[in-house]
Amino acid sequence: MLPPPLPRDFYQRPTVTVAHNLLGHHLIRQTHTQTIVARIVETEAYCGPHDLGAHTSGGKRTPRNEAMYGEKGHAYIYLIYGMYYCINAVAGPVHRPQAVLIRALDLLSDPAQLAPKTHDRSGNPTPQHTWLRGPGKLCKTLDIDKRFYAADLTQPSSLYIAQGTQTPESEILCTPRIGIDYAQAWTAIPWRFIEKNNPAVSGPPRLNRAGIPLSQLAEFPLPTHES
DNA sequence: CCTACGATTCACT
DNA sequence: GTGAATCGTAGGG
Repeated sequence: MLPPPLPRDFYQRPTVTVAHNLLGHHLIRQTHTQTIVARIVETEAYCGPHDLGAHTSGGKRTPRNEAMYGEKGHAYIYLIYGMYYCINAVAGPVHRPQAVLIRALDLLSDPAQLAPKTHDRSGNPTPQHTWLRGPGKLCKTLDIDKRFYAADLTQPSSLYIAQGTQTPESEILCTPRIGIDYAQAWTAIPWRFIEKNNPAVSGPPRLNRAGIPLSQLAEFPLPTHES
């Protein structure tokens, strides 16, 4: 018996709220032979069209980002650097093209199902906490690609998000988002959310240690207008 | 048609 | 810290 999916209205709230409230819930990937369950431990909010870091900044609408203009709770998946897929949950107020990037997972189900046969330089197997660490790696490891473009994550299926135990706010840190150095004033906004002291979280340790408590997030004013 | 580049990862200095 | 891998997509001619 698997946990129920998070309902549609979970996603129909401010995207920043959805991003940190997703921490602790479960991404579930099922194939005909196995069910993989992993806790969401790192997310980022992308709040177009104002947010210059978002693929929908400026209201840009193309075949690639079309899913973000659709119903909340569906998957927005894109290919990055020609070799990795990333998965988002579409979120936010109606008619706002926004989404939450899922950046890292902490495996709950049997590790034997996923154990990679890769080894490091010294011949040691790669540690389990790295298998789902990073947005590109988690999709690679879980075999998530464009097949799931715009898939409904609120329906039990081969890919969905289920209710877990939401991470307590006291265990959440906020940092700037990774990989958007071009986003000008939006680069510094702490819309990346991580579980404190969880080795499954990606990103430079220095950045993670510099994270601020979720309680301080409101103190960050947003960029008003592009100068 | 052609070109530039990215919400990344990993090997290497 | 630096650079390469690798290709769909967007945007311009």
